[in-house]
Amino acid sequence: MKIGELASAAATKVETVRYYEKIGLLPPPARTSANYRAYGNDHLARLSFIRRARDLGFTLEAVRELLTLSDDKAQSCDAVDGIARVHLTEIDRKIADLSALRGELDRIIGSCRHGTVAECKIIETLAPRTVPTK
Amino acid sequence: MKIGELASAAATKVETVRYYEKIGLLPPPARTSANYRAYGNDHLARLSFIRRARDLGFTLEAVRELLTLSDDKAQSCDAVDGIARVHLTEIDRKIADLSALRGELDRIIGSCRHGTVAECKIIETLAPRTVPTK
DNA sequence: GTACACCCTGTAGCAACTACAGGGTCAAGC
DNA sequence: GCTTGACCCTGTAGTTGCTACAGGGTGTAC
Repeated sequence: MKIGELASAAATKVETVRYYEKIGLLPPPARTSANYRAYGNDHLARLSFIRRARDLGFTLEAVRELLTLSDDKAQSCDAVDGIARVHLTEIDRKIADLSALRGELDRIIGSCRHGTVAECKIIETLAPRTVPTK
Repeated sequence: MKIGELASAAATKVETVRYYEKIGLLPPPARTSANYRAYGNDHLARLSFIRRARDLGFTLEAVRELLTLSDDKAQSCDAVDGIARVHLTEIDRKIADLSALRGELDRIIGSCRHGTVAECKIIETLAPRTVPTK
């Protein structure tokens, strides 16, 4: 499999595949006589794994850990569970932050009276106490 | 006001202030004889505006627009309202995405039987169909 | 034989900072 | 009067996760 085929099979871009190889997430494949990368099904599996984990929002560092863990089949999967749980609490925090933000932004927008900028409540809210200088 | 005072007054870091100046968000202040930046209250107001908008998740580009708009006091504030509304829908989309993700991750974690990695449902879910190669 | 799609390496760019390195300045304390 | 330490300066490189060139080589179809 050439890099373009691998990339499209895993719904990634060619550059991304090369990038994963560069940072050591994907092992360097064999090369053809023309120096083209030649991939096998194991590469496709690993790349798919990476993409799926990335889609779930895991960082590349977390993916690296998951890959290392998944290579040791005899080990307990509690470490895997741990990484996933940490990630879940991070997502929860992000959702909470965004929801708070959303509430505030909604309130600000609701206060807009569509007058001039001078009396704009949005601008006012952003600059709580403008000192008359300048 | 020296840069350190300005920064702490606006709850930013010194480097961030210099960065904002470099990208043209904050006007270059006067300098002392020792070449130290000397800020006034107008700078503090502007920096506070930037920080508050950033805290609300506006991009620096959006902040730049808001600042330009806020400088023209006679103009209608509909443009300001528009920027805020676009930002609100972006936040809504992010919240929706994260919630979907959260649900899936929660489901995956729930399937963990705490056995070995070989039978780990989390790893399995990440690598849907591993072809036996390698 | 030539057009075109694909491959190669290496580097620079994106957002929004952050963190140095390698200096200069200034006030206080001994 | 001199040293210590906190602050300031510029400029550059690092962070994350890619993406987009530039400037080449290869392979195949017409």
